[in-house]
This record gives sequence, structure tokens and C-alpha cells, in this order.
Amino acid sequence: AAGKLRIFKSSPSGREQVLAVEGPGGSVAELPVFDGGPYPASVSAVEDSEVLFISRDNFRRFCLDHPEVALKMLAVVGARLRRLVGIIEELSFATVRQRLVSALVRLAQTAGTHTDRGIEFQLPGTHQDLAHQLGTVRELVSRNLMRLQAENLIQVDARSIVVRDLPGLSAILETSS
Amino acid sequence: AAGKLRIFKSSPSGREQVLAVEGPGGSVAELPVFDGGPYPASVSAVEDSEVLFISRDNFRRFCLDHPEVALKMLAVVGARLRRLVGIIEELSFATVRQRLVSALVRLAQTAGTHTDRGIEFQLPGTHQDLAHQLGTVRELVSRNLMRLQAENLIQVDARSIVVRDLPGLSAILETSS
DNA sequence: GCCCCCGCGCGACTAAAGTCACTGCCCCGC
DNA sequence: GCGGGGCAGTGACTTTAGTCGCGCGGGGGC
Repeated sequence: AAGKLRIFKSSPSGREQVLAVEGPGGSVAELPVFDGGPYPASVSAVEDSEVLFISRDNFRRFCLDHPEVALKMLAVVGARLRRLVGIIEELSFATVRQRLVSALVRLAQTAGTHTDRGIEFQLPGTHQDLAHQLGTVRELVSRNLMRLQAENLIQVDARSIVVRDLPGLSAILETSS
Repeated sequence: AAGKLRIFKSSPSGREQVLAVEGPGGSVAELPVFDGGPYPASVSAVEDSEVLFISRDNFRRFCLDHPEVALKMLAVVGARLRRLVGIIEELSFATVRQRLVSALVRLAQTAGTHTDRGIEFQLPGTHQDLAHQLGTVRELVSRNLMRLQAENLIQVDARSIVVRDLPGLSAILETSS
């Protein structure tokens, strides 16, 4: 209903991989409702949040009474499937550098404001958070940001990023090796 | 209805990542039916197969008439979600060696027969195929199989594998680094 | 105002992954 | 029997990822 939740998997050695971030209108922990199995991942609140609980029985009854809701639900989990496939694609085919660039481009497009120096936006969290989303470690995020800056593609100032050369950035996503 | 299909993502540079293998009773290409979007991945036949087609309209109508089918469908895509999360977990946290061992253990448990020398089974395809499932390349599969043999954990003979030390294998999955 | 903690930059290193090139083998068609 | 193609083993190498340790600096708590 309000706030922001982070769905993630964590490894015994303390690494984390973010699977999704859900805001108002999103849903978490639906899987056990669908198939009665265990929770596939963990959830934590990024901000103070307010969540609504629907029991397995109530949900199923409601779906049987209002079949169009079930169809809608299929579309919702379908979207989640797509995102997971995207994550898998990035993890198996893209380098950390490319994943980082991909995240930056996405941020620039969604949260960026055009200025005279380029597209400007703020990183949504610490480097550590970003590393978790990309499935890597803090140092690599830091290093790669510096490298991109050295290449004059972006300009970093604490958590604010200015994209100076969006086409140049996007080009990195194409390079096969 | 019959045969075996492979759902996978392929990269421009020729690498592949298998997302799922579906047999009789399974389904492929449901996502566009749910949300009207594009296909998230590719499918190819591993064996000669026979598939049934259900149109978007027919499926939706059928779900509205038989809401319990929609719920069943939710459970099916739920299972797929679980598998994808599992793949993501392995890709971000496990080494190639661990992923390989994990696959071997799974095969031993599902397709293995107990003999005096250990649990014996056949690899379902070429090393290349296995590499695609693990999200890596042929050479690493080959090398790691050899290494496991050198460590006396398994015995490799062409495509037949004998697991000599299942606990020893499983132990590899626990090591954090 | 002081201190402390956290986030970040960075260098040096290790280890894992992937690439390239080559060899040999086995099976199949002819 | 001969030749060719696909699959597997392997060595040498490069690149990328991840680890460890340290120093710096800013902001918040006291």
C-alpha cells in the first residue's frame, strides 16, 4: 500500500542478489499462495512501508468468484517472470561493467532530468546497494564508475551522476566480449 | 503432448543459457497469452515433438468459464518462477564447479541407478549442452569433470558418470568461496 | 567541537572464467 | 578401408571478478 520493498536472495557468504523492488500496487510473497510451497526469496523494507495481507483461502475464493482477477494476476506474475529472465540474461551474458551501464541508462531514462551538462540523476542508494542489484560487490561498482568517468562518459559527484554521452554508454552494451 | 522442448536465451556472441526443459504436460510461450507482450525467450525441440496450440482468446475464455483452471495455471507459472529464482541464485553465488556438481547431484538423484561402484547415470546431452544449461562454455565443463574425477569423487567414461562419493560431492556445494 | 562510523577510493593480489588453438577419437557414410 | 565431421581433452594465455587492507572524508551523535 505504501513504502518500498526489496525482494532478494542472499548467500551464506553474505552476498546478495536483488530480484525486484516493489512499490505501492506491487505484490510480494504470492508464490506460496499459488502452489503452497515455501517462500522462494526474502523481503526487506527499503522505507517504512504498509502492506496488506491476503490469506491463501481468501485469495483463492476471490479468484473463483471473480475469474478476471485471476487473469490479471497471471499478467502480474508474467511481468515478474520477464524481469527474472532479464536478470538471468544479464548475469550470464553481460560483464559487471555492462550491467552497471545498463542500470545507469535505465535510471537516466526513468529518473533523469536534462541539463546543459547532460542527463542528471541520483543513485537510489549506496554503492553497496547497487552492487547487490547487479549481483556483484561494492568495489567493482566503485571502480567501474570511476572508469566510466575517466572515459568521459559520465561524471560522478557523490551520489549524483551526470550522463555526458548516452550513445557512448549504450555502445558498451553492444560489445560482445 | 510429446517430445522435449528447451527454453533458452541466446546472446549475440553465440552463448546460450537454458531456462527450462519441458516434456509432455509442460507448457511454453504462455507469457504473451497472459500479458500480450513479446516472447521472453526462444524455444527449440530437443526431440521430435508434438505440441498443442491454444489461442489467447480461447485460453482467456476458458479461464473465465473455469476459474479453477486459472488457479492451476498460477501454480504452474509459480513453479517456473521458482526455477528461475534458482537459476539466478546459482549464477550469482555459485562457481561453475559448484553449478556442475549441483547438476550432477540432481541427475544422480533423478536418473541414477545404484551399482556396486556407486550411482551411475548418463549425461542427457553433449558437454556443450550441459555448458549451456550451466551458463558457461564447453571447456569448463570438460575440465571440471576431469578435476572431479582426479579427486576421486566421480568416474567419467564418455557420457556415463559414476558418482563414487556423493557426500564428498555435496560438500562442494557448501564451500562458500 | 570532537569523535566515530559509514561509505567510498584505491592499490595489490588471487582466483575464476573464458578464449584460442590444437590434438585425438569415434562413428558414419561412402 | 578411407575420409570427414562432430565431440572431447588439454595447454597456454588473457580478461574479468572478487578479496584484503588501508586511508580519507563527511555527517550525525554526544
